Amino acid sequence: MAQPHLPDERRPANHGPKVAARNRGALVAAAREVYAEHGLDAPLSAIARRAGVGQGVLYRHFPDRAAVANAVLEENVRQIEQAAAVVEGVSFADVLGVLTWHLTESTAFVGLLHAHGAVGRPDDLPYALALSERVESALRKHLQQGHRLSGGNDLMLAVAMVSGAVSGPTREARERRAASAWQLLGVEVGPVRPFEA
Amino acid sequence: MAQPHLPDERRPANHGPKVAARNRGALVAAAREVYAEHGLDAPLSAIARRAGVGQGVLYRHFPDRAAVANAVLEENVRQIEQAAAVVEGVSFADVLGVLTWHLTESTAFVGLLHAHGAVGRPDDLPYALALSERVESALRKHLQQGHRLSGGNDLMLAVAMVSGAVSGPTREARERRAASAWQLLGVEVGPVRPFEA
Amino acid sequence: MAQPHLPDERRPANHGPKVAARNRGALVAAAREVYAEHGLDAPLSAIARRAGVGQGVLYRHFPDRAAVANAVLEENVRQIEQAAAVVEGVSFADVLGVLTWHLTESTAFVGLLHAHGAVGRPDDLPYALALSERVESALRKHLQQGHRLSGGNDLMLAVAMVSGAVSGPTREARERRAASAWQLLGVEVGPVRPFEA
Amino acid sequence: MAQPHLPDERRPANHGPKVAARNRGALVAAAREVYAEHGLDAPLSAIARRAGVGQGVLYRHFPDRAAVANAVLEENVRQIEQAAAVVEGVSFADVLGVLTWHLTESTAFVGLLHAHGAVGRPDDLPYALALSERVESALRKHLQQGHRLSGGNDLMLAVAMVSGAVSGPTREARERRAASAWQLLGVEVGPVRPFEA
DNA sequence: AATGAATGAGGATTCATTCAT
DNA sequence: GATGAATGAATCCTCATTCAT
Repeated sequence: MAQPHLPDERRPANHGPKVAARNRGALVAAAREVYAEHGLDAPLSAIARRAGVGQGVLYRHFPDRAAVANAVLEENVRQIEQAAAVVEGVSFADVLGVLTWHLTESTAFVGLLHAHGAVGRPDDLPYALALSERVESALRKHLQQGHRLSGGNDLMLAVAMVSGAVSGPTREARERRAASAWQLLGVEVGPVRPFEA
Repeated sequence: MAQPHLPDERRPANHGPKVAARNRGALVAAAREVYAEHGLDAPLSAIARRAGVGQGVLYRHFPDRAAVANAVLEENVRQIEQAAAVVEGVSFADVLGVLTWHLTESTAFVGLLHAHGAVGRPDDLPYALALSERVESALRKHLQQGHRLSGGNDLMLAVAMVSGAVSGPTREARERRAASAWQLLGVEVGPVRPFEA
Repeated sequence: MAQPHLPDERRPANHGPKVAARNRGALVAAAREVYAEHGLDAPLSAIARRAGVGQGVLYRHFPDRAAVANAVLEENVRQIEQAAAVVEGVSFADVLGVLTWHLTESTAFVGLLHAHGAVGRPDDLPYALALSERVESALRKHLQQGHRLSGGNDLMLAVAMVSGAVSGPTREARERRAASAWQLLGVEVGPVRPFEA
Repeated sequence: MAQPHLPDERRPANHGPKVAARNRGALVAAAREVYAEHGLDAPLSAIARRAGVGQGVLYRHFPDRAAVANAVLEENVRQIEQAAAVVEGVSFADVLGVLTWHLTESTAFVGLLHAHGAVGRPDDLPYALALSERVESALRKHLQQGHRLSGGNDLMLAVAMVSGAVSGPTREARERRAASAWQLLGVEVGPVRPFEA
């Protein structure tokens, strides 16, 4: 059983429920950084520490380690959906650019695209698969008939292929690799950058 | 005289150097299986157990966990090199077929191709990079001038791309994905199978 | 993943497999003491510490906390069985005396007798039930026809009742309580002491 | 004016002192249920949740976990006292029936009777001891001279013994065990049921 | 007077690695 | 050369308790 804490000593301030939302955000941001530096297997305690909160807060917001990763990916996917949601003057290439940006920015995101049938840990697959489908759906909104990737499973296959090519010590290096990969596939990509409203 | 020390207590037999080599092989084979089932983070004890040896034997042959993984990959690479070493009647597509077989067979092998600049764990990179270069070198032996992948870094870029596409619950499923990926790249592949002398 | 330890510092001596049996014994003895002092919910780390071994040793010998408790109880039960196994000059009252000694000595043992259908944690019940039946079986060996407890479930019911009465700060106090309880039941008990061959 | 502070943000209503008493009752009732389901070590948060109040409310009413358990037992004891307070037509056996009902109903109550000198956690003993004495006092009101349990400590010894026998998966099973125990002691018991004014 | 977020110690458990035998 | 027990740090996770709101 957990023992009492600092029975009558100074305890770090409790800033009340108001900060709850801020904390969640800080955790997701911290997770993103920690994942980038140490991979998806990084200790959860490192994420909590980087977010400046106690371990318990992490567990309050996320029931397990998969939930943390999912929250990070969720944010990425949402940006892609938002980019695709813009009606005026947005092309398939533009959405692909946003996708590619996330591919180069977030190492964890790369793993997502393997969701179609990853080997080894089928535990959190369902959720990853759902995210993968949201990405596909967003991309298809702007995919023209007759486009090189319009057939069958070619679209997400190509995305997975590019994700496989994305590696390198810096984001810029990874962006160059991604660009080369798209080029080798003969697919045009718009500017590689995050979605900004 | 010259009797064993503890005539009445069973001591694990020491079969001398003969067995040492056999043990190493068993460890690598066990590691391959365990990696396939539980991923690269599987406990070393599981590998030793599956190989039917004590933990100490594992450490006698491999200084650390990276060395075990490397030994597994080394075997894969060697097969590709052997396939490429055959002079008579072997085409680039054939070597690619052997490479693809390893891609679909050994999940761990997929990770290798990211060695060009993997993010996260730069620890064992040097060795992985060396293996990657051996693969490239083997492939280039049969790469014709003017081939679709003959330019710049296109060869290993393509391999990385296909490796990114390789996922799925069964080897057959992974093989289909790999085939689709090569096709999308417009690259012809020979029969996907291990090298047999 | 567990991190390396004392990479090249002094490590406490590893005395080899020979001590394994000794360690197991030390753990059971330590558990007995710790249970007596802090109850069955005592931290396993306290048991390991008292036994003078690392946490890992405890887990090597016992897969979970129930296994530790079972090992302790097992020893008690065995003594009762041994007392009952003596053929010459051993009466029911004598075996009951040994049982009562364990009841007063080992708090945890008291809990065992509730195994018939304890409330709350039915997890480890099967094993506790088996032990309980071994106790009953041992007692019945010397139970005469027509004895006050020879009917139906009276035997183990009486044992459970006495176990309910056994409480007190010292073993002597508990022994007095047990004696009073047997007397109130009108059952004669032999000398309350452990079984000695 | 005099509107709630945050007209557009839902704040948990503060219904004043009226609810305070209701909350305390809800907490005790919740604790009783939770104890029955998960044992005395159940997390306090589970009790607060089941009571439909925040954790803070629990701590407003009870300084620590022992206080919660005591409040539950207190209610049991009070019912026995009330049963004993009835002058007309109530026999010792009747009061014993009420006591037995609580024994079979509330697992936690069983533990109380060990209060005479429980081993292990002498922390909250004083209070439990006081409760135990109130039970004894209530029973003695109707205990006739010459009754089988009228001597020395026999009364509470017998109660403890029966409490030791009370175990079983359902209340009915426990009631049967209790009845057998009283019978083995040769003590007559009235109807086993809660006290109803 | 109530809420429920936050804290962070403590306990459980796992493994990489060493080493006596 | 092999065995496998031992070590113990590190990580996971749970909860008692406090306190801003």
